[in-house]
Amino acid sequence: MKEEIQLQDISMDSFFEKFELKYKAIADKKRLQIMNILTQKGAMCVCDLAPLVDMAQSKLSYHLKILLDANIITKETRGTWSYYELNQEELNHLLSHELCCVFKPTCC
Amino acid sequence: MKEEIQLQDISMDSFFEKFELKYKAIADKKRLQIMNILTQKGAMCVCDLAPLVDMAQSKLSYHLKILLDANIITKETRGTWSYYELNQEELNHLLSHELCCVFKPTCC
DNA sequence: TCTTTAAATCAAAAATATTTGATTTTAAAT
DNA sequence: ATTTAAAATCAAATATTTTTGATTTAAAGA
Repeated sequence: MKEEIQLQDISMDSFFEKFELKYKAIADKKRLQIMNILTQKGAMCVCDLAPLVDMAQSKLSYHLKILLDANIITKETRGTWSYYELNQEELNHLLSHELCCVFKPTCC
Repeated sequence: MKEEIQLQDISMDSFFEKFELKYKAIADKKRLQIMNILTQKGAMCVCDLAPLVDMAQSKLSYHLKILLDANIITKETRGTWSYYELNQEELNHLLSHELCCVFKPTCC
């Protein structure tokens, strides 16, 4: 743990910055909904996801980018499609066990 | 778990709303710093906290209110002083174990 | 090559959140 | 009663985030 999470003074600042980014990404109703759908359906492309979350394409792309930049989802491009998927590993590091359950198909 | 965390349709919406509020509270560098100081020092009043975080009183009150509304800290007023303290219980429900460690004096 | 479809990007508008400084409220001490 | 100190609240100014609609990029198929 210690090698990842620095506890002292100067390093704390960048530590807080990093988690600000990650929690900001999660701290949104629409993005939580996107995450929940990806939990249930696995990898999805933008065009299939858009109607499910009832969002315009550009808006959805915007929110996906925020989750991607925070490493909460991953992206794999095949042809003209981009497939987005939850990054379970990252979520386990961020969320409490009981919340990870909400974003984990096999659990609870 | 099921009685707390609803997984279906309509209920999901208010579930996401609730966690938007909580994660928004945490998703801020300054508020993470406040939380970290409260971890180390225990309960503190605003006037003692202000110089440590280098914030004007009204600004600090604003951020404390956000954390309080999200139930991440608690407040106890004694005389003219208000003492704020981390709500460890709530944090355990929100953050991963390794992150709870950062906000838990006895751990790691 | 031309057309079509998916998805990213962009700039402007709209909505939210934060900061600031002043004022108010409350309780304690003189 | 007055004064002082702590903390909350308020309104206006700033800053940041999100939405919107249009445009661009890139790949695939005709």
